[in-house]
Amino acid sequence: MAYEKKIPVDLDCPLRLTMSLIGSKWAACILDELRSAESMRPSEIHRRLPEAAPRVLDIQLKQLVDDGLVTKTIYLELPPRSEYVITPLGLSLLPIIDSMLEWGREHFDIFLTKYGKSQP
Amino acid sequence: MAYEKKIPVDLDCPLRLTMSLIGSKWAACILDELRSAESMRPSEIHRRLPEAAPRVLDIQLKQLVDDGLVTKTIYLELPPRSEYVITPLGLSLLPIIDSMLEWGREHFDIFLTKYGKSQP
DNA sequence: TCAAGTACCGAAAAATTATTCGGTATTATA
DNA sequence: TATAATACCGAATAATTTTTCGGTACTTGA
Repeated sequence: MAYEKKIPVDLDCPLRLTMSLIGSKWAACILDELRSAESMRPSEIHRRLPEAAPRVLDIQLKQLVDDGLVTKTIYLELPPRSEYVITPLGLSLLPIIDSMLEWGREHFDIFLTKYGKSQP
Repeated sequence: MAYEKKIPVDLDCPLRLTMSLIGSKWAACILDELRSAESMRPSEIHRRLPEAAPRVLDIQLKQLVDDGLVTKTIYLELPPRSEYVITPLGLSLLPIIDSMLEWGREHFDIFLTKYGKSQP
């Protein structure tokens, strides 16, 4: 019960409703990755997003499934296998994610000079 | 120092860069409100977003100014007066905010049945 | 004089999110 | 017989965000 959304989605404002679905640190990134294949196994998602703690990806994936943006299929095999696929509802968010990607790429330099660290 | 961004913006990924600017609870809402007038006084912003704690709006506004999405003009008058105006950079985010608004309105009903409380 | 409005700010608490760590269980490979 | 890979999960901790509370300071209107 520790990792369930306290306020599942914000129904008071359409903007915050959308935000509460894709506004977490990795949700939009996961959706962005999922589109690059028919389906994706969790280990692959972990590989593609190495900066995220594996645990948080598990939690976010569960959230995405709960919200209906992604489906999960568990194959009763050994070794275990499961696959995630983006749903039509999740697909309908991709234009938003695309525009955020584009905006970020376009304005990257502003924030690099503004906030970029001098010595890495 | 308590209310400064620890990780100011996320420069590793364009998606999370954009997110770190408009992904907080009220930032996108403030930008959305600011466009409905030439300029806006803080008291008006507070009136328009009564669900937000006044303090958090102050903090978010400061953040938006720091990030260059909004300008603040202080008039040395009594009683004090200041005004916020959205910058061209902030304006360039409005298409994203619009698409999130539209998505939220369009899919509101799904989440109302899914997560809406039975008795208010 | 008292109350309300204007625009802030700091400190602390509460709430939420993210991360780390360790653990389960099975198979395949060295 | 180890070791790694697969896919998870719980608990505790850390980090961050949001909220609450109280305070400053001045003016206007009742």
